[in-house]
Amino acid sequence: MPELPEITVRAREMKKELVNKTIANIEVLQPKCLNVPEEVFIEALTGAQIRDVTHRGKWLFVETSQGWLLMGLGMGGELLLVTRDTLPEKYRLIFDFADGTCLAVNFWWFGYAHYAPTDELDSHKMTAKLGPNALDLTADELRALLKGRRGGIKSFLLNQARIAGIGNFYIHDILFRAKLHPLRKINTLTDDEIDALFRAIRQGLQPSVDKGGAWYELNLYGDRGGFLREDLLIGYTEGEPCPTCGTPIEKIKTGSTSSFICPHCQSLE
DNA sequence: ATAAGTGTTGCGCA
DNA sequence: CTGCGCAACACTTA
Repeated sequence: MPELPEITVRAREMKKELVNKTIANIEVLQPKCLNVPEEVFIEALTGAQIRDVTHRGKWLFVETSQGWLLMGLGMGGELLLVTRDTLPEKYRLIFDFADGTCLAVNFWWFGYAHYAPTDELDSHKMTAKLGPNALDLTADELRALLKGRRGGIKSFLLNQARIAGIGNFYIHDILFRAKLHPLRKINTLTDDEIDALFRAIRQGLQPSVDKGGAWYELNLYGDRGGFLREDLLIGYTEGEPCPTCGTPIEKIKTGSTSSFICPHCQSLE
């Protein structure tokens, strides 16, 4: 599930470790995660030198001397910097580097490893339509994005084309901090509530970036993140008292995803 | 042991 | 534009 904090940290680690490495060999065990035929993918990136690693939302952008490697990890993906002697049990894709290290990529449910030529990044539809990173957004930009929208606030925040990086894990605490019910209609939000939402997005994501991502995800070195269950305010704490008012936290269905809310602090009116 | 639930995304449909 | 249900099919938990 990696969401923005995990991907931010992963991009940072990859930039530190992988820049200047040369891809000597590529092994694809799950061709269906590619956007081009396996032979094309291997041909395109073999011999490439890694120049930079950045991210937008939940997507990693690996810039190489021979084009872009774009990765979306889906739910629960892992990227591990290992050697052929320390490979994890399961992986879908391996990039062997000229120095003997390798990057093992594993997807739990659904992930993508896509290729785009250097000057054709815009042609990659899945990343071209991503909105601004949730943590790069300004309060004015958020106000502008919300203007004229009619839907529920939760589906807006989860829509990567509007704001990139928020998923169905950190969103529970973000909405709680903003005191907004997930199904609250955007056109009923007051200016104060939008300001509160802006602050809540930062407060909900930044601590996890600082702590290296969520505890259930492994970083590039195989270690768990330092953002722990107790760092969550109400997410995944069904039945426990709300830290503000003591009302038991409820788990409710909101469309096709679940939400954790304090029914008192986040009333729909 | 079987089954439901899950952090994602794009798509077609109403 | 919006929400909804589905499909991709791994792994944990009840």
